[in-house]
Amino acid sequence: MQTTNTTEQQIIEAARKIFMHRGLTGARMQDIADEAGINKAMLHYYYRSKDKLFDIVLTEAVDQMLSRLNAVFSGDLGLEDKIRSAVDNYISGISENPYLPLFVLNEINQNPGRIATRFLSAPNFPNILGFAQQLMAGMEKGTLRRVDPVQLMISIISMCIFPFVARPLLQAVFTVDDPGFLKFMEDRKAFVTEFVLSALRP
Amino acid sequence: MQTTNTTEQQIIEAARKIFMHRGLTGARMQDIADEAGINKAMLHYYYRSKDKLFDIVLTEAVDQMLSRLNAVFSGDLGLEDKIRSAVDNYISGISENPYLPLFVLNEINQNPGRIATRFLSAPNFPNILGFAQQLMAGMEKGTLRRVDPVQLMISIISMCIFPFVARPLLQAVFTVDDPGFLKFMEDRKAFVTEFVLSALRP
DNA sequence: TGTGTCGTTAACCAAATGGTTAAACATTTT
DNA sequence: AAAATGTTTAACCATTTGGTTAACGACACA
Repeated sequence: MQTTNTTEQQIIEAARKIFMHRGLTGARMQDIADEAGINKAMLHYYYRSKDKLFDIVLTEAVDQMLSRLNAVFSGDLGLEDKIRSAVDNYISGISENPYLPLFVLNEINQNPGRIATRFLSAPNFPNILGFAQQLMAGMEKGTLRRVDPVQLMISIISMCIFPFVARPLLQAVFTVDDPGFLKFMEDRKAFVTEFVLSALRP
Repeated sequence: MQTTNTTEQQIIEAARKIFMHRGLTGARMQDIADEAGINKAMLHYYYRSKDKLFDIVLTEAVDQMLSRLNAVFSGDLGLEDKIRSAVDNYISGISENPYLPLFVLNEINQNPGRIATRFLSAPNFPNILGFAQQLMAGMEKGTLRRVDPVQLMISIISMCIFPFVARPLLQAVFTVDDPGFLKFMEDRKAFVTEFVLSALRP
């Protein structure tokens, strides 16, 4: 995400932008070169092939996605604060990069094999258990309704990410314009938090 | 969705399959012809261009998506039963066609303008208001916690659809295999229903 | 100053791809 | 049965696209 202007990085930035918007098959090497303001041959000089370049962008994006996901469920806060800050951070984070989720989801579905490799790099899914145990504890004590922790986690993630992924469809169905959508997502932070906490009350 | 074997329909079926899996830019006319077991020229004979053929498939898919969405919130049931059957039907429906949501979401994001046209056909989003009013009534009476109806509706949709869209990622993160995922979605029907109803208790 | 390395470009290439055509084949019409 | 109409195919075409190449220029360093 740095903005140094060495050619190498200009290329990655351009590739990120083009691939994110158009996907692997939709992106043209020439578009990336144009976006970076350089000759097409440079792309191959630095990154051999379209696939190699794409791999870099996708890996980076998956990591970003996973680390965000990870951030949601880690930390030392109590459950309530943790959920509150998780939802808040997640929605804010994606707002800054709204194409990221659909890009990752789509490309991974297109080639699920690719994800296997990605998991070897970076310490990805550690704190999930922590959150689960925190939940279990509350449920034992009786302060929380009994729910499947995985179902809950996926529900929280769903409620945060899905609206971004379905944005044009939702805006059309509920006749919302762009500013309206942003406000909607801002309001959504509080809604999801209260919704989840309320659903967890025994 | 019929299985008549006129060439015209064989083509549509093949196109549906290929476009759904690979998207507009990823799909090759030759692949569609092969899938249909006919000569490539037939595609153009019946449907002029790739774009025209794609439009048909996408329109059909969007309609399917919207009518499903619509079915969720219509009907004469009481709120609790409505939510229960909605979640149930939605998850079952998508299970039969798991690629549909990501396909629609992705292609609409790729070309949001396209959706405008789609909305002219078919009576799409009528009963949304009905559900909203049903909610408002309950909130007035005090039998339901006060929530924004749109936020709620989108949350229900999110929880039903998102897991399918993010399937490979979720299976990797939570280390779930294919049968495990199907069981997960089956269990999810009850989870989401109870989760929502629980969240709505005042 | 000359030589070698690295970065950059224009021109080029082969394969892939959407689309066309002309002729063969089948079916219906008269 | 022959003419007309509709369906199907192999061969072809123009363009696009990922990738290569050969030459040029800049900078270091001997």
